[in-house]
Amino acid sequence: MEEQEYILKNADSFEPKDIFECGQCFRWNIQDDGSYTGVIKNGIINVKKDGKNIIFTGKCDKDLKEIVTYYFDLNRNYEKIKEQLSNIDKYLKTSIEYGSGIRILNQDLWETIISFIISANNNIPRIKGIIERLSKKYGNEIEWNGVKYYTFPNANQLKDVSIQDFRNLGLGFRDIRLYETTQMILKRKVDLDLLRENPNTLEVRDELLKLSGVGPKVADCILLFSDLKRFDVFPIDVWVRRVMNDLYIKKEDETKVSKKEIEKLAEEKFGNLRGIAQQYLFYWRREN
DNA sequence: CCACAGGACGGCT
DNA sequence: AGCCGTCCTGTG
Repeated sequence: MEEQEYILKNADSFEPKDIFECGQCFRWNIQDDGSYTGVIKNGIINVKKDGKNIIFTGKCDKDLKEIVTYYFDLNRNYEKIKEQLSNIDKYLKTSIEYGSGIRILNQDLWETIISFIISANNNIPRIKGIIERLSKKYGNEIEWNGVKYYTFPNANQLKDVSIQDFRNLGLGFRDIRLYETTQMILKRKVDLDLLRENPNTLEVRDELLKLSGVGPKVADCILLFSDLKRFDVFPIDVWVRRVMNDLYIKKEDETKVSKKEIEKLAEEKFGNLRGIAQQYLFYWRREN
């Protein structure tokens, strides 16, 4: 564990607020100076934007530059992606201008699965609170600049946690889902390493759906926001349903719009980049 | 006190 | 296959 710094110069498509507050992650918190601090695997990282430069500082057990290059997907050309998507229609163009600093993260698969099971029927402040308590109780403590941080507990660290223990953390009815999914992954009923190797998104999705607490929306979020990194998915929650109805479908009652209809439209319009398109539309609609 | 917000799941048609 | 009530907690 050592103190490190890495400066990304003249960064395109990198705005900490857009990245951390577009709903894809739960462990980043804004600091007094406007920077964000979060936990990536066993490292504590701070991200500060200084003009066109991004300053990463952190305390981690591997090379900081490698960690953030992977996590923030820095080798992907978002300028090109945004140009491609902006050409589709004026609505997408507007939403991309609004969230132009978004990057889709490569988050740890296990952490993403558990986090999005917790997200079901839940709001972001509460999700963050639950994950914080879970990490504090079962993760590893790391101190940095006088502040204590906690790594996200791995499956082994949750092995002996009971349904009641989960309930006591404030998980509500999600307690049993967390318990069952942890046991299933430990027993390799679903093998996370095999998922990463499988290029067939629909097959991986079917595997994820076997996990307790993972339905269609959560599965798509896991595929998009984890290191599975699939863009050919389209997570549909109430906000996406709202924005897709307002812009394209225009029914009087948005709750009457079927998932199938939205999925078909998204695939036709946005193609294999529909996951990224979804994120710009979602963020734009939520914040406006 | 009640209404509402947020997805998975199981029972029903 | 699609519809709908229930699950829990925080907010207004």
